[in-house]
Amino acid sequence: MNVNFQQLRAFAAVARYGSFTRASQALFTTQSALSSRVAQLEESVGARLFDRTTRTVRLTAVGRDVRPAVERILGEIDALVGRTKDISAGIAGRIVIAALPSVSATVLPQTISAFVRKYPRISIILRDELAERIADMVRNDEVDFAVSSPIVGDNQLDFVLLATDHMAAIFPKRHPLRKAKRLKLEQLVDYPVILMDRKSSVRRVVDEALRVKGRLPQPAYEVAFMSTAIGLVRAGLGVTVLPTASLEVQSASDLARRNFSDRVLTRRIGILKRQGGSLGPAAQSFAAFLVQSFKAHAGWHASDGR
Amino acid sequence: MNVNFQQLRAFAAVARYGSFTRASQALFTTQSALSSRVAQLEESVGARLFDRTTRTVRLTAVGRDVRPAVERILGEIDALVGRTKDISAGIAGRIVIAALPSVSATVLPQTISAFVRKYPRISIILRDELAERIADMVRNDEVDFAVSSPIVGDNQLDFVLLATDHMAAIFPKRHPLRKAKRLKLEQLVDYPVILMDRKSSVRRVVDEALRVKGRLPQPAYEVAFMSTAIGLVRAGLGVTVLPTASLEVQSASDLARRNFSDRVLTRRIGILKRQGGSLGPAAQSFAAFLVQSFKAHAGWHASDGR
DNA sequence: CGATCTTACGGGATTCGTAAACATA
DNA sequence: TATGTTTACGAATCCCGTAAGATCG
Repeated sequence: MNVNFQQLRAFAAVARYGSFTRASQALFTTQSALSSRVAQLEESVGARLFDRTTRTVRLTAVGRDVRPAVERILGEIDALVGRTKDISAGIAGRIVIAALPSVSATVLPQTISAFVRKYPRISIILRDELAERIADMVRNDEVDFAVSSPIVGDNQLDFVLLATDHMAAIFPKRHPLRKAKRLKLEQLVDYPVILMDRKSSVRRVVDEALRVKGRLPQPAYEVAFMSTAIGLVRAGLGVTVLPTASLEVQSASDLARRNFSDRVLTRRIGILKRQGGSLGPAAQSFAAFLVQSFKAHAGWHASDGR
Repeated sequence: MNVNFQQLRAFAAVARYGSFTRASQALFTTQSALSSRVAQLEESVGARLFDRTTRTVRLTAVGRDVRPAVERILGEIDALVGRTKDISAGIAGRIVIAALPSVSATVLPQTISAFVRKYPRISIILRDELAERIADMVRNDEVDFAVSSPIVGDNQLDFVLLATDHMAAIFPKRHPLRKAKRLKLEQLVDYPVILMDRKSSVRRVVDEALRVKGRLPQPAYEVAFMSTAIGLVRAGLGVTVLPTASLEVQSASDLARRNFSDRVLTRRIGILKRQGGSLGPAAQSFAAFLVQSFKAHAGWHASDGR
């Protein structure tokens, strides 16, 4: 036979009250029910748990040994259903999200900080990765959702736009390009170009724009971190294309920056999740926070939903 | 509604196999049974635990959050019944015993050491106390049993004789008493007498003997530890009466010792337990060990059973 | 003899399993 | 269309509660 909760509760109550009758009152049941529940439990574990006469009920040695474990299990069950209800209510839980480095460094820290202040029993794990890996993580359910760019042509994934981020050419202040007010991408081909890693969202946007234009120059350098690209520019080794909202660009005041006239050269940032995979309550709350954060955050061009 | 184990097992199995059908095979039940068990559990906790289409079953965020707790509870249940069976079989458990200081210092250490070598999963807690407090502990079920002297006239307690221990007079080697081969208790009255605390078993034996003789001298000193009594004797402050099996007496080779001719002056040592309180399997094994130990131990006059 | 646990037994609720309905890749 | 989940429903089971029986103080 199979031990069940009622049996454990019966055992715990009888042990606590030292009497079947009193325990049955506390449990709002009859004492005969308790009698058989305890008997069943004793049968299951193959040992007598109480020494009982008509007048007195006391734990056997085995019963005494087992009691702490039983009490702990009952406590954990209560904690479990309590916690589950809290999770459903969105006041407890654990969220795992992935985000692009540029987002992880700008909006997210403040969002997380405000969020955990409001929901101290929700823990958040942030994984900053490049766009390609992020897509994998979302597909494999390694994260609840991601903050990233949309993956074109992948209808396994849902995307909700939160903000757009314009690309800009970054070059030394004395560079010939400084004369233009606004640039076209083609104008860069005459100079050595520093581009981001092919796995990055920035590179995807640039490659897409180049494909449209039909011109596909080899980059002079290909780097993983924006700070590296900026370092190379500073050293006079070329021109790079980076999103203006990134912390790296914002803080590179010693370099010149020109926006592009092309509309293609904007990176779309939003919530990326598996299609059909419903967000948990905690994740939903966090997503709502994110929307507000993008609106409040200078440097990002917020977009409301759609 | 009340959550039960079947539901938790169903949840865990479906989560592990990612399929109701495969889980039902593993659990030797039908998949419709699992379906309703999971549905009930979801009802109980008020949250959907799986996102399921006909083709795929995967945990929701809530389900993912609760899974570890559920797995842990199931593990603990298994551990509980496993452990309980071990306890019934006498290969695991916890024994609490009380013993007189003289026993705690002589036979018990070796007994315990041999016992835990044979039963490493049984833990033993030894409490050394004086006879009076020991009786209380046994009565109040604070210990599984005790190794002590019998309490006369208390039929709440069961006593099984293990050994007898003869009392001896202890005095400096140059003391007048050295001339006698064997003593009678009366011979001590002429000297200052050092007796043990009234709560001790030694004192009870002496008092009982004195009561029979009808002579009740005031002790010159009354001490709690045998080593103190021996110290006082060494200092020439009087004569004392101690059990010969005690470590203190054995090692006091600089003092003289004379046995008494009175049979009353023997202390009976044995297992003391609540009447009706059955010993657990572990405690029974230990008691069996004790019997052997007393036989093997030099200094104690073993007795087999009753 | 009274308080309290156990046992017996009938009725009610729960749960199971078969089979049909339903949904998705 | 095929696989896999849900739903429906009759049947078996389990469990509770009443009441009688047993036992200890």
